Amino acid sequence: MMEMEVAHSSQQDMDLIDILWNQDIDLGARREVFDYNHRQKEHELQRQRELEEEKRLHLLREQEKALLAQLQLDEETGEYIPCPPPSTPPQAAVTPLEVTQDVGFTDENDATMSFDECLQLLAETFPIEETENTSVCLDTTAVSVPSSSNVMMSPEQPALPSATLSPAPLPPPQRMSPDLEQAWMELLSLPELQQCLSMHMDEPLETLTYPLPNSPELQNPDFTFYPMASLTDGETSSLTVCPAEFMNTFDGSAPSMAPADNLSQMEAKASPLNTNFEETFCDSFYPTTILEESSSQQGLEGNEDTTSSDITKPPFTPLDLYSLSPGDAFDRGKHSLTAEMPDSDSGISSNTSPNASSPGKSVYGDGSFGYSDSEIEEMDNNPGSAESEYLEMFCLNFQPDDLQTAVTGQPQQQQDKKPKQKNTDPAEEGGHSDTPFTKDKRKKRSNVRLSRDEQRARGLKIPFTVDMIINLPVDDFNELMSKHQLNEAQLALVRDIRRRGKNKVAAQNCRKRKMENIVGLEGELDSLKEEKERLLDEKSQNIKNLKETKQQLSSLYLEVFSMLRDESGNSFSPSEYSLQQSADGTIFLVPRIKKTFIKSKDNRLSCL
DNA sequence: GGTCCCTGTCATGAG
DNA sequence: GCCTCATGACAGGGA
Repeated sequence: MMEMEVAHSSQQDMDLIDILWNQDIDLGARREVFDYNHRQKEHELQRQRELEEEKRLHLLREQEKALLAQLQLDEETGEYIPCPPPSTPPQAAVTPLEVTQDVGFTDENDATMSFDECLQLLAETFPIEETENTSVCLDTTAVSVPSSSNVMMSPEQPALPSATLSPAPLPPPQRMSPDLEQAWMELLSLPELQQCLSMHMDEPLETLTYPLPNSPELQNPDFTFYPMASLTDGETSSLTVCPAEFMNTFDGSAPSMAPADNLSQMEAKASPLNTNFEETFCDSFYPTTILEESSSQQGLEGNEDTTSSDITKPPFTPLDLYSLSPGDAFDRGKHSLTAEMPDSDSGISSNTSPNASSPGKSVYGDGSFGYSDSEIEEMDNNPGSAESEYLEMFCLNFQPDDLQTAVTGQPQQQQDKKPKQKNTDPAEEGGHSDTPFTKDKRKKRSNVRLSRDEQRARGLKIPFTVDMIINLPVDDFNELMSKHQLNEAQLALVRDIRRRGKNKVAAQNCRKRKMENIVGLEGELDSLKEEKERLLDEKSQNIKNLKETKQQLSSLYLEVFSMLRDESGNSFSPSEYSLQQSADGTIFLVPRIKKTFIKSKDNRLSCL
């Protein structure tokens, strides 16, 4: 009946679509999309494809079972050896102790069981009274990962100590029937579950290892029966490792928050598993401190039911991510932050008003948090002074970063990470890590300077980072200033920070250029010296060549002159005659007497 | 303690 | 007139 109605309405829709189609009205999609029959055909085709795929996977599974049935676990080495023909192992022993499903395990059980069915199976397998103290959960710490490879750990993410990774108390050993085991396999292969788990793990589920019910591990009282539970040390090459992204969740990475939502959705579905699921997940995903914080907050609120799902939902809103920044950390753990802050003892006056102690040139003369450098230096020598006051203003400074995000367009967690990075590698802060002539200690010092500006900005509750203040273009900076109602002290400080920051960079560039000029001039000087040497050598060579040419010319002259003869065949005396060349190239033999005569005549005339 | 070097900051001029 | 940049000068701090 309903189908007929649907078909009828679909026919009407198709008529309407045809009308619109004929009128050349853009429907936003192809016409076939609106065709019910077309969609039905596609659906049938898809189902057919799914069935074929399921058959194929089933066949593969059967083949794998047959293969595994021919193998037997060597309990000493943990390897699988061909099963001896005479003794057929029992059904439970057919399945290996630890099967690494490397081939096609992920996709082969797609349509075997629904997610709800698997959850129901879980509920039936592990009643609520048992699971309350059992880590029957999707604890990521129970996901076995090869210990030799930190597949899930990025290089920059050091593995946490194993103590921090310890999962919930292990359950007592239990046996699992082969059917249950098979159901577990199917459950693990569910796309929903895989998506939930693989969202934080690069390691796919198909590499997960899980023991079987009758395995020696299960004889171990410390061994958990749960297939995904972590194995004991040395039992296999697996290591209980919490995914790095989970372990670093508290770093403020927003994407890593996603599983919390997924988990919440899963909790709604898998109510029998909620308790341990949540606890273990929480223990794994969130640091103990955060959980303690969460629980303590609940305690403050009078909510004693710490086993409820509230614990598993740490308030990781973007705003709360920010609360994990050092500013909030100051608020929480003051004792440890004094050592962490590179310049934590500066910019703080214990009991005195800033103005009272510094009548100098502080531009922050509103009496709130104006500190000149000299004041800071004085206060540097007074560690521990007014720490609480500073801590208060420090934590007050942290405001929702939507403002920064709106201006910079950067994700909030990136902004949030900056204060953390300052603790770990302050040299990278400020964007001048590649400044010229920098050494480690110089960097340290420059960062101390930078941190002072940051502290001043925080002291005046300026809702931008120093980096933003310095590096924003003029228009963006002015827009930022106009968006926020800052008082005079704040404006003065912001402009001072910007001026100092830009001037600092300018000075660095200037010095860099100066050094480059010096180096360039030195190189130019060297090249000029080389040029001078080369020219001197060339000059001496030219003089030498000229001398040789003159000698050759004189010898040639004498040779030519000796060949000349007069009418009687006598040679001319070189002392009486000389050869001269006219402009047209004609050679004349000129008597020297005449020349000397003319010369002597000129001398007489000059004497007269 | 003096000296050198590096760096930040200020003042000033130019564009 | 304001802003940015370049640069000389000065001071602080470390080696």
